Amino acid sequence: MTTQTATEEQYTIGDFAKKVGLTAPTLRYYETEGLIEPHRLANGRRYYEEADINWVKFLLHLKGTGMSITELKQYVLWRAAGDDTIPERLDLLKKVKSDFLVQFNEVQHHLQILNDKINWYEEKEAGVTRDPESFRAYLDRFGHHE
Amino acid sequence: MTTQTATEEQYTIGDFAKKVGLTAPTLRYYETEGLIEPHRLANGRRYYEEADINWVKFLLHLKGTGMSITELKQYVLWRAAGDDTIPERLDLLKKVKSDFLVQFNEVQHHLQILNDKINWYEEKEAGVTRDPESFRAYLDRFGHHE
DNA sequence: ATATTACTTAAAGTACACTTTGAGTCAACA
DNA sequence: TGTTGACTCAAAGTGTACTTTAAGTAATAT
Repeated sequence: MTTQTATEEQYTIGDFAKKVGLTAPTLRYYETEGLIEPHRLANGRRYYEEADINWVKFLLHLKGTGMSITELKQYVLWRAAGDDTIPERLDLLKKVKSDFLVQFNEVQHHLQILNDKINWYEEKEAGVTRDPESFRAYLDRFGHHE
Repeated sequence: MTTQTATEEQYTIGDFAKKVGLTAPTLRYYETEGLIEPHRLANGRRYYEEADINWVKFLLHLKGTGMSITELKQYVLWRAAGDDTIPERLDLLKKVKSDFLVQFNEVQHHLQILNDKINWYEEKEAGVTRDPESFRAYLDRFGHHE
């Protein structure tokens, strides 16, 4: 008795690329890096299944939190090695999260400065070239030196 | 009558680099890109002043919101051209902010997935190797397909 | 006085993550 | 049946943002 879902659809690399928002070359590149392992047709061509979509999307989420290709590769290797490596994987993800949160805070500060500057320009624009302030004077006023 | 603040300190490129958290080569690189313009001593060596610290830090804030060196260069060029270019600068900063906010939302979603995964591993670890789930089965359960 | 360290330049090298090229094979349609 | 488009591979190329090297000059410390 074989368990099989109704949608056992197969995608060519081109169709799959569109599905996950990557290009075919990028998928091949990820494959050489060991992140994906598509199936092959008798003629040697790759095909991808529904489950591969979730896997790639998950990879892209991890990538989006700042994991490098190298880290993703390590993660995949650990996963392939079985449940014994769960602590390692967990440590890696926690480290990624920790680094992410640091970055996240920094980036929020950067946004605040950007917003300040936008507001400053808007105020200045409203003031229509009255009181043309020198850059040095601006710096003195602006001076949020951390 | 010359206006002068008490702290008209001068920094060598090395000291200045430490002050702003960059390396001397990076400062020279930024200079070739037109982002900074230090003063020179009689012997040809660069020196930087207090105000340059604020300027570089501001640049780094903008950079931290996603602005490329090229965009920063454009910004600097517009600034040098005077108040007539304020609208252009404002547009650029608003575009940077808009792009930033899109990225910010995406990245928050990535974090959520990362958190889910960490929780999943922690639960699994608590369950001590009981019910060793296959990867496919995991994917089926995990399947937060956007 | 000499050794170390910091500076100067231009140019080449590096890391990351792809992207493009080239040469060839395979599949689908008029 | 031809020709268009998608696929195969390996290898070279690209863009961004630095980083390193090399060859030389200058300042500081012992």
